[in-house]
Amino acid sequence: MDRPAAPKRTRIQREKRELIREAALEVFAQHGFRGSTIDQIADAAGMSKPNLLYYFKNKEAIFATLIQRLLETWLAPLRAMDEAGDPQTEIRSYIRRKMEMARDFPRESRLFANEILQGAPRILPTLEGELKALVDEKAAVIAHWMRDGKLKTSDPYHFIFAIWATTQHYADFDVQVRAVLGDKRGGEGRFEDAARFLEGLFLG
Amino acid sequence: MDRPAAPKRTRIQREKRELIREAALEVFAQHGFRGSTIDQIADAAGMSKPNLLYYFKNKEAIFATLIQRLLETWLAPLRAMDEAGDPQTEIRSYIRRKMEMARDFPRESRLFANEILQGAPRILPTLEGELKALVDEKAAVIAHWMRDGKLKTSDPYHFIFAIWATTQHYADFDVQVRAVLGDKRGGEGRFEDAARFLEGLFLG
DNA sequence: GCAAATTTTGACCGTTTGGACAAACGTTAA
DNA sequence: TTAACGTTTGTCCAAACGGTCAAAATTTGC
Repeated sequence: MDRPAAPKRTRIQREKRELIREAALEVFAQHGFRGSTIDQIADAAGMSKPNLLYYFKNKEAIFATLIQRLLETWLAPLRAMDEAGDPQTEIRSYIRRKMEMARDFPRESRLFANEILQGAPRILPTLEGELKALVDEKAAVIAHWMRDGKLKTSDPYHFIFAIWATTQHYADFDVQVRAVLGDKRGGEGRFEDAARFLEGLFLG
Repeated sequence: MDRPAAPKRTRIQREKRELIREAALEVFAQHGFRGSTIDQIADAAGMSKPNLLYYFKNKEAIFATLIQRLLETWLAPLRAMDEAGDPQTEIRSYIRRKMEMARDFPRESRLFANEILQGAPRILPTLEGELKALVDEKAAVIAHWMRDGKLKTSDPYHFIFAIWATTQHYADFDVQVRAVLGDKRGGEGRFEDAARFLEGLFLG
């Protein structure tokens, strides 16, 4: 598992690369990979295109670092689910954490959704490897909890999928959610409302 | 509400326009609007680019007819939910229908997801108008059922969102679902498994 | 303060893209 | 048969795109 040694970077390189990642996240999340241009990202980062290309060798490279970082963040909540903990509490925490991510990192969620929608060309191996392994492990934990009667019995895989789908919906389909809820119910409280609803749905 | 009079079309025009729509659906669903090229669509439809542009005045126009048709199909299952029917049966049928759509029309689902992800630039008015009105109406029906004790009490809006999110997940995130389930559980039966799970989740 | 290293810029290039157009081809109906 | 109409094609264009490069400007280490 020897990955290429991380190149030494100057302070400016670290700062500018981070600045570019931030800008690229904004742009990629809205337009997808092919729909985004280097110029757009450079603009959003407040620098010229050649300058940006001094820090990343091409468009792919920018996208790659985003996706890589994304996957870590994304799987963290599921990793945190603890077999030794109280099942109800663990599930509730998991839902809460995912919901907070939908609220606080909607761009990351949309970037991920975009990638999957297009067939996950860049992360399919990770999905089949790391993600599958993690889900297999946690599905076993959930199945165990269900056998012990601590959780209502159902299919643990689809149980996990349902939590993913419902929580991420509030990030990915936010426009639609707000359009349907209108001004009153669609305000800032919508994430809290949703979290409460989902706890009832999955634990009630 | 006078929309522009539908132009008279020859038989060939009707056939070719349909052929183009079919090809465009395939391409747009995979790459999104900006990520798709007219050449790709023309190729997929087996004709030259100028020929395609004889039938649709530009890329936007192709996309527009797809989106328009999509919305009809999309809302049909929810419209079909009948206040006079048995609540459990109505909800079950709704989930089944949505699940069948995820299985049989995944391209339509992905096209829709793409559009929403990008902020729904072309259909926001429809979401705020027609869709909101329909959901308001059906949410009231569901709330009524809940008050009558025919359905477990919860927030009817988030209840509908949850059904949307979970069913469409199996179309939009199909790659991920298959990657995680693997060959055995991820075969053709996955839609049936999911449907059963969701019935339990929403009605059990 | 200065030389070396790093950062930024403007000008440029080949390719792809959306779209225009006129000419050619095919079909139909008087 | 032929004129009118519908369809298809090859060619072309301007803009946008991803990316290069050498030179200028700036920062850094001594």
